[in-house]
Amino acid sequence: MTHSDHPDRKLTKNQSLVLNALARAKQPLGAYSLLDTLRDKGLKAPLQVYRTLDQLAALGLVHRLESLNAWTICCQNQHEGTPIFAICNDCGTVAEHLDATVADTLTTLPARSGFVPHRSVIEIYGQCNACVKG
Amino acid sequence: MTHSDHPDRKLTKNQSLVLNALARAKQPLGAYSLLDTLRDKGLKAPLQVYRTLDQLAALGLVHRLESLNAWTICCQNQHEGTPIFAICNDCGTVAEHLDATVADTLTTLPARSGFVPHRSVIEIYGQCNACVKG
DNA sequence: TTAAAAAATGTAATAGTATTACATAACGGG
DNA sequence: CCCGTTATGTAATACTATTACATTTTTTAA
Repeated sequence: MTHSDHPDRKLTKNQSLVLNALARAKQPLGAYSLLDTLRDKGLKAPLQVYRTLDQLAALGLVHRLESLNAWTICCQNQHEGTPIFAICNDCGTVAEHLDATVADTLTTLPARSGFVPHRSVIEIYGQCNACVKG
Repeated sequence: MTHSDHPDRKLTKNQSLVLNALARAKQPLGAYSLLDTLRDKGLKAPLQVYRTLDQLAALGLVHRLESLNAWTICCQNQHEGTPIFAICNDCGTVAEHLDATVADTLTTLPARSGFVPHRSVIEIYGQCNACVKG
């Protein structure tokens, strides 16, 4: 089931607009980029976009890429665990990977000092397969 | 050998100012926060701070915390490998961890798709030991 | 040594990102 | 239906970062 198959059943108008814009995008989009894209659909102010993105993130439908100040659609609706993002320096595409053990292993290091993890940001920059070959 | 023992031998005035400000700070500082702190030492414009931070980062003396838009002093001068930052939600302190294997394991996931990693951002939020007990 | 080239720094202006404050509208339980 | 709550709209502002260009310093080589 892809996002476009899922007709955003219970989403508000703003949520559908933003989610679909992200679904169409080949790369993560910033809030102001989304705003520009959606101005002719009725969005007028940054806060409309920021609120909507926060709502979609809470629903597990989008992720924020912290090191890019940008947002991307989730690879699947709702999932457990910390996503690992691979971001291509050349073409800007983002691949989302899920692997509970790998993500958990990370937290063992600070855990030795008594640190209790709640949320992890894992963003890897490099070259995607297509661009390596290209 | 700590940073303050090391009298910033070959550093410029701006570099010493910024590095020392970060060394004194208990938490990461933003560029504008550094600017405010250092105005009476002669710094006047954001770019002076941003350039200096970039230089110090290139020297391996400071790190940027991508998800915080802030900077912290490196736990040691120059080191190999990807640092893993543990950031306390309560007190804001940051602990830097180094472990080549753990950081490398991360990249195996995207590597399966042919992704070639260059740089990783790993930032873990949670509660530090002191705040858990507190 | 000194003049031209290159690198670093200073300053101002502007671009890009995110939040606060408050008004208005929609919703839901008594 | 009324009131409290929650969501949404709009404007203003705060925070973060870069571009553009002038000036100074350093380096290099004649």
